[in-house]
Amino acid sequence: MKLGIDPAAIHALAAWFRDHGRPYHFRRHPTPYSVWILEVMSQQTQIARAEERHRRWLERFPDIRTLAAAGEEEVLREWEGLGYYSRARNIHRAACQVMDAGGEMPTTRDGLLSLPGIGAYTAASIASIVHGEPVAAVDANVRRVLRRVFAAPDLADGRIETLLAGAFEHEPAGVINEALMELGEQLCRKTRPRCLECPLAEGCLACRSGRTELERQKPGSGRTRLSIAVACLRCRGRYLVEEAPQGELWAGLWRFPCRIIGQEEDPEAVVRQLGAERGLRLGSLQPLGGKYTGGHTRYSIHLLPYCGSARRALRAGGAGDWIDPREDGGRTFPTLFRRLLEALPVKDRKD
DNA sequence: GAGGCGTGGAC
DNA sequence: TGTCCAAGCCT
Repeated sequence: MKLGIDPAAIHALAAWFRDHGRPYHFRRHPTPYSVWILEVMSQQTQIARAEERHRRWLERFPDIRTLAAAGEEEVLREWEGLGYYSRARNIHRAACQVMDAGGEMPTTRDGLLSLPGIGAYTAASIASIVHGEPVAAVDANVRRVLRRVFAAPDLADGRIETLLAGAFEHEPAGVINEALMELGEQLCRKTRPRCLECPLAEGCLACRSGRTELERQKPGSGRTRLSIAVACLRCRGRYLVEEAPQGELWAGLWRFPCRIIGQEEDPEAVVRQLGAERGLRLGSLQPLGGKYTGGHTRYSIHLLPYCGSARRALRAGGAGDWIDPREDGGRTFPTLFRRLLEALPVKDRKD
């Protein structure tokens, strides 16, 4: 029970972080803007992946002004592949909000909390790392580490914040916050923690009792299997794409006409139906080669794409656009559909 | 407060 | 060719 109080453990943690912290490029020149983007990118996303994209993002949108001046479409497109797209929409909204308020980001945790997409963790992280505010950034790593140290599987975030407040008198909050996160990633992992190398092992109740498996997993977190028939319909070398409506998977992103189908349904027939509903006459359809499977938040998805030529039998009334697969017009596609788009035949044949 | 939101890495 | 889950947030 000394972590929040024992200065020696705090110093050991900080020392471990100085020696073993990874040399991520984002740690080189932390600015309010770059830390903000990094923290949002890393929400529910492994840090190594966020780091790659963070670099690219800063080249595209080097500051808040540039970001706010861009359209949401551009911002979403830069985010493509990272998932949880509301994060990108919120980043853009927040940038506009900051510019409207004079162009300076809030510097305190409470101020940061007023921005969309910035919650308890992200606000504390930015405030502590950039501005030295002594507040705890409690993420899944910090939670796991502290719960183990105190052998308290139900230790609440509020309690964790209080415990860490004591630590911030001995080492900077930004250092402790990052150190705990990295400790959780490198040593205090969910399975097979490496206690022998851990700077907190001496005072860790879980380690001392040999009971490190404190995690309780939620039941019923399995994914539902979903098969989706996809219509890749070509007309004069262009393919029909549509924006997914609210309430459907990938809402607000672009995709081919598609429909979730049951086990016994014939995907080809569904594709014909999709075409007919849009006033299209279809030629022969061919299944597109390759496997298009992937995950969604709560689904395991299998795309069944059919490719074919189409003619507009009626006047086009659909909400979709016909696009050249090589020029998507800056539209954002879910990863699975992006892969489809890239696999499409581009040759300009009769249709 | 539970459920929804994407994707790829680690076993 | 499966399961679990990341530097969470919003409604």
